Amino acid sequence: MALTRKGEARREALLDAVLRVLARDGASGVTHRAVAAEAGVPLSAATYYFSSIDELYVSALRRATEQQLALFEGLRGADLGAFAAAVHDWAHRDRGAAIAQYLLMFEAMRRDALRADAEAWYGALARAIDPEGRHPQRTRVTALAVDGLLLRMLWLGDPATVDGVEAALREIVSR
Amino acid sequence: MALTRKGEARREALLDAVLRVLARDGASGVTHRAVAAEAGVPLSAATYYFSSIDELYVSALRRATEQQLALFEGLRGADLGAFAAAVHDWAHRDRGAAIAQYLLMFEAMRRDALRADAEAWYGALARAIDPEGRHPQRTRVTALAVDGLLLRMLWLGDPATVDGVEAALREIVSR
DNA sequence: CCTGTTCTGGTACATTTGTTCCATTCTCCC
DNA sequence: GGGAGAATGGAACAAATGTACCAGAACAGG
Repeated sequence: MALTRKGEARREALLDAVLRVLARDGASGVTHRAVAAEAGVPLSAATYYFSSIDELYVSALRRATEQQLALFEGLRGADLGAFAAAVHDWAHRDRGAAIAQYLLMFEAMRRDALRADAEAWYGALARAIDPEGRHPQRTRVTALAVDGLLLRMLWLGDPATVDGVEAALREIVSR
Repeated sequence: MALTRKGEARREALLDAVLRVLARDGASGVTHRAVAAEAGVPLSAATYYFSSIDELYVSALRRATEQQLALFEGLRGADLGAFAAAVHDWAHRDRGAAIAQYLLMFEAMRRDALRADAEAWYGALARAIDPEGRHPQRTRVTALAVDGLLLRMLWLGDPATVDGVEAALREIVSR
């Protein structure tokens, strides 16, 4: 049952492929065949490494969320410029991961197993904004606004530049 | 091609059924058969009134968003309590419509035809908060936070009570 | 080098799904 | 009330999809 080095790489390639398919074709486009083709592996590889399509899908969502969580941890106490750059890249460069992260939230509505991941994300966002937890009330509101901003960037592509993101963040925190 | 009175009712019943299926089984659960069964009509009715599954799905998303938009228009200038009650009902009672509204945003990422609907929604939210457009900057941030709050309610079910929602809204606007 | 395990890639099959078809019934309007 | 168009519901079919299977190749550990 243990995975070979090469096997592990293939597994990761499949998970990455899910994110690309997700960004290109949406959730309904995530099929065994589409993901396998995107990853450049035969169909049976997708069923070999993941017992079901659901496990493949959820594993990819989880992975994207964990990566996002790590990024937030790295932003604890960062200045606004660094925060803006990270947020910009996330919504525009790692679009697939960003979409996956929000789709995980949607799944969490109906799956208890994903609730913990969803809450962890909210917690990490709050900690990135206020590492010491000194202003819980103010942080709550700021986190909500940042969340709204992330969505707006994903859906409308606006703001599109790092400077635009920084300006929007400044507006949020300056009040 | 004109619709009978009864035919129109059946069409609406199908669109309503889509929202219920959406809330129960997620987007992937929206199939001709599932929706027809939920609406209590034969399978062929779903294909008779909608030329494709995609048209059925998108029509339902659009309808939910339009209803939401109308609700926002009715809230222009309303006090915080009324706003809180409306928001609460939307996220907890009309859950299906709320989910549909956000899924429309997701679809808008890849479909230009839905962009206008997504932007109209943002506009309506802003107008509900600041009918006269007197404080554009302040309104932008408030709208982002309210959007974040709506999502949080959908995903985590928190805040769950009207009072809780009102408190959260008060926190948002009081700064 | 040998042996048991992991991996490969191709095939096959049952199910689900979207869509079409059609004979019959119902509705609306003149 | 009669006729044209709309609606009904059941059946059928092709395509897509999830999953199981398997004979052979690659690999890891002793």
